[in-house]
Amino acid sequence: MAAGKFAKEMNVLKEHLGKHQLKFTRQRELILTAFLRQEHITAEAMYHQLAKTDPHLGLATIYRTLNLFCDAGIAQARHFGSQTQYDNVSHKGHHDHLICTGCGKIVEFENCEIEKLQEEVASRNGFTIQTHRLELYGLCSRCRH
Amino acid sequence: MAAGKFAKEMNVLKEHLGKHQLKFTRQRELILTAFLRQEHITAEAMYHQLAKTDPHLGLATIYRTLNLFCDAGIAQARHFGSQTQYDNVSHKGHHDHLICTGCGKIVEFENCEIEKLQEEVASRNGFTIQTHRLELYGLCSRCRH
DNA sequence: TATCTTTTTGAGATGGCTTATCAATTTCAA
DNA sequence: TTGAAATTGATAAGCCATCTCAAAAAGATA
Repeated sequence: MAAGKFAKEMNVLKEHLGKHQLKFTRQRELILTAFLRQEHITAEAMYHQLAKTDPHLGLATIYRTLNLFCDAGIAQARHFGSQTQYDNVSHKGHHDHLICTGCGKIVEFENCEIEKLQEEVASRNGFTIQTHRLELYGLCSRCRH
Repeated sequence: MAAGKFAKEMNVLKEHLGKHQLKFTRQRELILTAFLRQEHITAEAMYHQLAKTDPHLGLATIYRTLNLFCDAGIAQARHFGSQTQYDNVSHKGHHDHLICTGCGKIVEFENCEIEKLQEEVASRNGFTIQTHRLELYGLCSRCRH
């Protein structure tokens, strides 16, 4: 049962759709299934990937749907270079990125201590954190040479 | 002596220019002086600001020059919304941002402990950090109500 | 100072990514 | 099944940033 694999996320999406008077469509189901197989992907890349099996899926629909996933908390948009990367954040807690400026390689990590310090900084300034973004840019071991 | 106020940064720029066979021009001086009065600004905003006194300063020149400042370590580019914000980092160490998702207010902060932990994470993954970006999104005390 | 090479500038064209438009189609509640 | 409301696909449009190139400026040299 291929669809069952992502049943949980599918429900997250349906719940979000229900709350906002949006509809569950073939395209949204299709794009979600494909998206969940990725760690992160651009709209363009997803367009080409899906074009192999569904040639008539429009690029605009991909963009709209990925943005919808962001609203639903399934994806998270992140600028890298000139493009927007949509990160899959459904199957794990919040994570941050190590990004190689040489080859674009991305390593994900999580660090509770850092998050704790962030909370401190925020409350010291009267802020309540909703989300955060931490990106470390540098060279990976391969690109350093 | 108005120009003397930013003498130090002007020297940083000149040093960078010298190292890269670039020239010191009226425009670069002008843009630097204006830029140093800001915490952060977009190329477009700077264009309009400077247009009041120098109507013939081209937008392309602003972009080129702000990117030059980034190379020289005087500025730092940061995507916010659909535009690029150029942060003034000349008069202080690296700083990060607390951003209110309600009103857009930005509070800058610095935290050595966090930076130290970042270094650890990076070296653990074989990375050499060149720069980083930490943005905490949330509600400021005013917007929380 | 005059000369000459190299870099920079300005204006507009160009390019790349993302969103807007809108008629045709699909969803889904009644 | 029907009808109101949302969605889709194709493409146009928008926006931000960079590129192009002839004219101007910088700065080294004589």
